[in-house]
Amino acid sequence: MIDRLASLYDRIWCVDFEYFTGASGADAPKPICMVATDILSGETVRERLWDRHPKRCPISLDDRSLYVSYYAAAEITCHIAMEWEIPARILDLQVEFRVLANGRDRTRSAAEKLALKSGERHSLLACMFAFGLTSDAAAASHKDEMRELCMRGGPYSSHELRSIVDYCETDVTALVNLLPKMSPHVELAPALFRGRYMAAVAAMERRGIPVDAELAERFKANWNDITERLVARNRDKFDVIGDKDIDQRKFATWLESHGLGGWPRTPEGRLSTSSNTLSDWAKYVPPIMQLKEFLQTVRRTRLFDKLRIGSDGRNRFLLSPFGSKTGRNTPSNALSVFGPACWVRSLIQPPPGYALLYCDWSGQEYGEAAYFSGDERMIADYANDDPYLGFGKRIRLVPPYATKKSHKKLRNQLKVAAGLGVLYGAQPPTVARAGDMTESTAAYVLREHRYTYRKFWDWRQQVIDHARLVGEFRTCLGWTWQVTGADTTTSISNWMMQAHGAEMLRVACCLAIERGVEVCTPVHDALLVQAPIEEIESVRLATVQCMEEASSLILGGPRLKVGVDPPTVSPNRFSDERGSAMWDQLTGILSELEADSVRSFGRPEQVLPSTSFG
DNA sequence: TCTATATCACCC
DNA sequence: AAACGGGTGATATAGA
Repeated sequence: MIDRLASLYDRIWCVDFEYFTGASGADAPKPICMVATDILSGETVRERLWDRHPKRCPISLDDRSLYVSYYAAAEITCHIAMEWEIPARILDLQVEFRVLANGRDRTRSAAEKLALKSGERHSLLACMFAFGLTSDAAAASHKDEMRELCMRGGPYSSHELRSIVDYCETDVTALVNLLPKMSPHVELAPALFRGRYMAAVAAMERRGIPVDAELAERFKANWNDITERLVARNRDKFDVIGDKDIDQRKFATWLESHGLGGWPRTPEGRLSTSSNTLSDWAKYVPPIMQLKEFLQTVRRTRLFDKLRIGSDGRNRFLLSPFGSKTGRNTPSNALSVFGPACWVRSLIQPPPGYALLYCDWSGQEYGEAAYFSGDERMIADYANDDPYLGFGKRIRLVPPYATKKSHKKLRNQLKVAAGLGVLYGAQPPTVARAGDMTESTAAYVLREHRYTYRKFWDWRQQVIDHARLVGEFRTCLGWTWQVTGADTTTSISNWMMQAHGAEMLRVACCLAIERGVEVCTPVHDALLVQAPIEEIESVRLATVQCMEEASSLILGGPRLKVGVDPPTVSPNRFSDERGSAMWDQLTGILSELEADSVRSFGRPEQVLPSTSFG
C-alpha cells in the first residue's frame, strides 16, 4: 500500500512530539520538541519547541501530505498549543492497530499477553511486536528515563533537549518502519475518517470540562473524613462494615441476629450483598430496607478523589478512543467527572460569561434498530412521538390518550423492556426486576414486542446469522469486529446499534469541532458544549444540526431526534436530578467537617452551595 | 505483603 | 443451559 500512498501523496510525514503535561497531568500539554520524517523523500525535520516558537509548522499539512503518528490526539494537541494548522490527512497507527486487533485480541497466546502489561496492550512497542518488529531492552529502559525527563518539565539544558529530540526521533524511526508493515492491512478511507476524529479528540481533550475546582479541592481534602462520617452515622445500627464495605463475617452475624438464615449466596458461596438481593428482601424485612439505603450511600460515594483538574479549573482526561469492541471511547471513570455517580456532575460549572449545553440523541439505539431493520411500525413509533408509549398503545397496554406524564410508571416499564429486553437481550426475570413489574408482565411485553415488530426481529436474526457464518462485523464507516465462538448472541445482537452509535458520535464530534463549536466532551450518545452566554442559542442550533446530520449520514437519510436540556448558565452548576439528594447529603457533611476544623484550628468558615439552581 | 479473582457500584 | 450490551474502578477475600 506504500505504493498506493505514494501515488496519492507528495509527502508522507511520520511525526512525533515530546511534551510536558504538568505535575497533575491535567493541564494542556506544553510541547518540548517535534521530529518528522518524510518517507518519500527521506527528509527529516527536528525542531526544538521548548525555547523556540516557530510561527508555522515546519512540515506540510495540506491534503497532498499524509500525517502519520501514534495516538495522533497527542500530536494535534501540540499543534493547538503552537497555534499551528491541523493536518488535513491524518493516519493514526495506534487506532489502526486497534481496528486490526479488535476481536483478535483473545486469540493471542497467553505468553504474549503476559509479556505486555495490561495498560500497554496498544502501546507502540506492542504494535511493533505484533508486526514482527523488535526493539531492544536497552531502548526500553532509556524510554522510561526520557519519559521522566519530559514529565519533570523545564528548565532544560541544551544537552537535555538534545537527548529528548534524539529520543523523539527513535519513535519516528519506529513509525517509519511500522507504516510499510501495517499499510497493507489498512483501509485508507475509513482510516482517514478515524484520523479526522482524532483531531476532534485532541480539541476536546485539550478543552476539558469546566468545574468548580475550589469545591472539588475541598471535597478531596476531606474525602476520607466524609466517607468515615457516612459510615459512622449508621455504624451502631448496622455493624456490618469492616473498613469501607461489608465484612462477610459481620454480615453473617447481623443476619443471624435478625433470624435471616436462608440468605442468598453468590456462586462462590459468599453472602450476597447486591442491591438486587437487598431489594428483594426489603419488601418483607424492614431492617433490610434501611441497610440497603445505608449501603448504597456508602458505595455510591466511592470513586471521586482522583478527578483530574488542571490549574485552570478544567477536568481533563484521555478519551481513549476506539477502546471498546464497538469502537466507543473508554475514558477512565476515575479521572472524568462523567465517570463516577451522577452527583459528581454538580461540580461542573461554566466559567464566567459562559453557559453549558448537554445535547443527546433521544433513544439513539432504539432509533437505529428501527431504521436499520426497516421495520415500519418501529420507525413510525420512533418518529411520531414516544416509541415506548407507541409500543404500549399498539399492544393496548396503555390507552391511546396516554402521555409521558399520565402513564409514567407504565412508560418506564415499556422503556425497560424495549431497552434492556430488546436491545440487550435481557430475559423476563431481569426486565421484571429493573422495571418493577411481575415476571409474567415482563414476559408478556417482550413477547408482544416480537409480534408487533416482526421485521425488526427478522433483521436481528439475520445479523446473528451473519456473525456466526461470516465471523466479521463492519459498520458503514469501517469499524470492524472479528466475532469468535466465545461471543454471546446477546452481545452480537447489540453490536450493530452500539458500534454505529459510536460512529455517529464521531461524525458529530468532527462536524461540531470543525464548525467551531466548543465541545468539552462526548458522553457516548451526547455532547457537552460550552458557549458565551449571548451565543448559546445559535450554538445550540449548530450543535443539534451537527448531531442530526451525523445521524442522517449513519442511517442513510433519516434523522434521529436530538434533545437538549435547558442551558446551565454561569454561575449556576450543572446538575443531574438523579444525584441531587446525594449531593445535598455530601455537601452537608463537608460543611460539618469544615465547621469542626474551624473550631479546632480557627480556619475561616466556607460557604457551601446548595443544590438547586435556575 | 503482594496479587488475582469475585462481587459490586457506577456510567451510556 | 439459558438471568444484560459496552465499559472502569473500588473493595474484600483467598491464596501464594
